[in-house]
Amino acid sequence: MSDARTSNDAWEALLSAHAVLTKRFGAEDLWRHVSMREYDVLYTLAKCHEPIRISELNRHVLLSQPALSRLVQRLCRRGVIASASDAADGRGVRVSLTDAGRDLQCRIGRQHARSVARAMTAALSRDEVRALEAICLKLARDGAADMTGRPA
Amino acid sequence: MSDARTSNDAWEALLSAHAVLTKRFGAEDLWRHVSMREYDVLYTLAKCHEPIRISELNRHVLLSQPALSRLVQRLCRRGVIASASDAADGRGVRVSLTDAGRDLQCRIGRQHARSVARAMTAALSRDEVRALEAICLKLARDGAADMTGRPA
DNA sequence: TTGTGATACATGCAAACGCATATATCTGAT
DNA sequence: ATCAGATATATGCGTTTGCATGTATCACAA
Repeated sequence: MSDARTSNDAWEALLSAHAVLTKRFGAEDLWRHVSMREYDVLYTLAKCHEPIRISELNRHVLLSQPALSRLVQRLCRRGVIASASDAADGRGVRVSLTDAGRDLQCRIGRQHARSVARAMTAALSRDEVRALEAICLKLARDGAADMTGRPA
Repeated sequence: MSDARTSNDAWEALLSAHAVLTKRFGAEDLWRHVSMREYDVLYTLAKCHEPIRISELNRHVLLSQPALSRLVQRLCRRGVIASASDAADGRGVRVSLTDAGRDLQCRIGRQHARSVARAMTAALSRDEVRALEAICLKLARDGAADMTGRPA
């Protein structure tokens, strides 16, 4: 029964770490041309080696589908991503980085990665960092999978 | 040097876990009268045993100061929180839960806590939950403290 | 006490968000 | 071939957000 208490404390701690670090990173003078949310999309696309569906993108970005849809439109207009209707499924759209977009992602990403590494290593030991990753991956995987179960 | 890579992987995993679980919790039919962000404020206030400054609140909530200021105004109008100018500092405002607000927070909180506990214990062992909490607390503490250092 | 800068919060405004819903396409049953 | 869902994305609209800035109060030096 104290299990529930511990679980909630852990979730609260995760939220707190997320908020504190996000604020810290967001305060950096680095997001003049791309907001953090936009970068999130660019980063996700950078990890894909082929054009990706918007709905798939939406699984990685904490935005409603309409908001993501419009964010994609804006990024297209800026020329950092390209979208084309899916050949295999006329309803769908596939988006990918343009060369300019990949370039932009790399430049921002390099700086941002430095900040992230600095923050993490300043607070945690190597083992703790590894443990954090393993635990969070479990959480993410399981949290997504359970959506198919009963509706909470 | 692979330290940087590990750190970034861990941060990405944390972001992913946050996004997945936040979506999952947000999808629950529970936020009809209070949005998650509003609940975040109510929850933070519930943990305080005296009226709290808006700037202090802002340290716990991932919102800009103006956005939080207006969120507070809305919650006041709904009668779930009360605000009064700080006696000791005329610039400041102190906010606290009303009885109705505390009641609301309790009701929502009970249900939400159940969901959180279910998600955490389904994915993690007791020890992992505890490790997650400890690590995230370190991150949150250190991330906030380092703001006084050089500007990244 | 008066002025100068810092701090706490509020407000104007354009941009972005979420919800509900529209549109287009696909899938499978008849 | 047709039609009833289901799925993928887009759009209308009211609300909320962030940025820049305004207002009020504080702290402290001259």
